[in-house]
Amino acid sequence: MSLPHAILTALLEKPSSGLDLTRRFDKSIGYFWSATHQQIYRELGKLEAEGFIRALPTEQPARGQRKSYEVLPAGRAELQRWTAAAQDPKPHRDALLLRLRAAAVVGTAGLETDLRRHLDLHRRQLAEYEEIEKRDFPPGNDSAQARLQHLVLRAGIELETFWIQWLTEALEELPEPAEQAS
Amino acid sequence: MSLPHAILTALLEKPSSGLDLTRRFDKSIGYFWSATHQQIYRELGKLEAEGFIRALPTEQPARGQRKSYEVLPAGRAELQRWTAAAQDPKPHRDALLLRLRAAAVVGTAGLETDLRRHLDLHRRQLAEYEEIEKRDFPPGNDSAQARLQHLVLRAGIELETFWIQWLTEALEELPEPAEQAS
DNA sequence: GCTCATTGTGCAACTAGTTGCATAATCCGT
DNA sequence: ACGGATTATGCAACTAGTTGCACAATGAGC
Repeated sequence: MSLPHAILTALLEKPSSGLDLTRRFDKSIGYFWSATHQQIYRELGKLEAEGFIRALPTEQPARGQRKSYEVLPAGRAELQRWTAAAQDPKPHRDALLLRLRAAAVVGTAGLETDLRRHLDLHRRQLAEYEEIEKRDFPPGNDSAQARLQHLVLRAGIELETFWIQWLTEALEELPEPAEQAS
Repeated sequence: MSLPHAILTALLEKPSSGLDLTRRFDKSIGYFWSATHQQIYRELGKLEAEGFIRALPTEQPARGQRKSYEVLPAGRAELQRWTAAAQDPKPHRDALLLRLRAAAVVGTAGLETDLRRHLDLHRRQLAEYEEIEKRDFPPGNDSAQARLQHLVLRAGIELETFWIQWLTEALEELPEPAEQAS
């Protein structure tokens, strides 16, 4: 149950419309909590109904009309509560590791191409993170807020670094063109 | 759509009943693809209907009666197909990173306890993985199958190591008892 | 002024995963 | 032999997330 809180966080950082949020999810919060625009619109409706946010009273609220939201005090309180509450880590699900495990049984034929593709995707993601780091966290900025945000970004950087290294190892492990392990 | 393939993999490693599978998911495959017993029973039904597995013909198939399944050739073929098929990485969702990001906005009050708890959980998981590594992958076993399985286990070990290190850093970053960052 | 691509909001239907409970068989102590 | 814990299977209802589509408003080209 984290999507509403992801949205509250984003809205506190900056009041936004549904589409703004969708865009920001694609390039920031979405790195560790992705959401589609439909999820976001639905959730905005719920959050408004619960009194956690409200639409900024601008013009006509017709279809195809931007509607911006801001967080109300109750919303901030809820986010604070959620942040401090104990939460069990969700069980992980990683299809790639599962595939390697399956490959140990049915053979690695055909795997290499996709592993290389994943390696490439992770390299791009890492580059993107490093770009953000250079841009948003130059040395010397040490407000509490910046330090926490930087910490989160570094988690992303280190995870990508891990995957790149692991995939490289995995590719070395793969046998020549064809082999069957069963 | 990976659960059926996780089950096929597990059944290829060893034909099992629903409960056997549930147990094995808890201590092996489930480390990177968790599933509850209900998911497993439902999926076993589907896989049987699709002709990928069949119940081992033993005794009465009544309720409360063990029923074991084995993989049929079609099931193995399907697993092979899936293993080789290209798959996009699913977007990650990590509630803990999200919380840290929220904490950057609403303050870190109350976070420390739960971070310590997570740190502890990751330490235990790492210990468990290392135990398995010592037991199942002693130096010198170099069959293709063992090397791949070991590779997967090492991913688990390195990920836990990462989280332990990152959480340690995060805890250092937290200010004394109370502070507000908004 | 009209048409067409783009922007922005949203509904509906679906898939995957979770939670809570029901029920049958078996095993174990008495 | 009976009663309660444990083992084993499963249904039903729910929550979260995804996919596909509909439709209004806006702006740009002609």
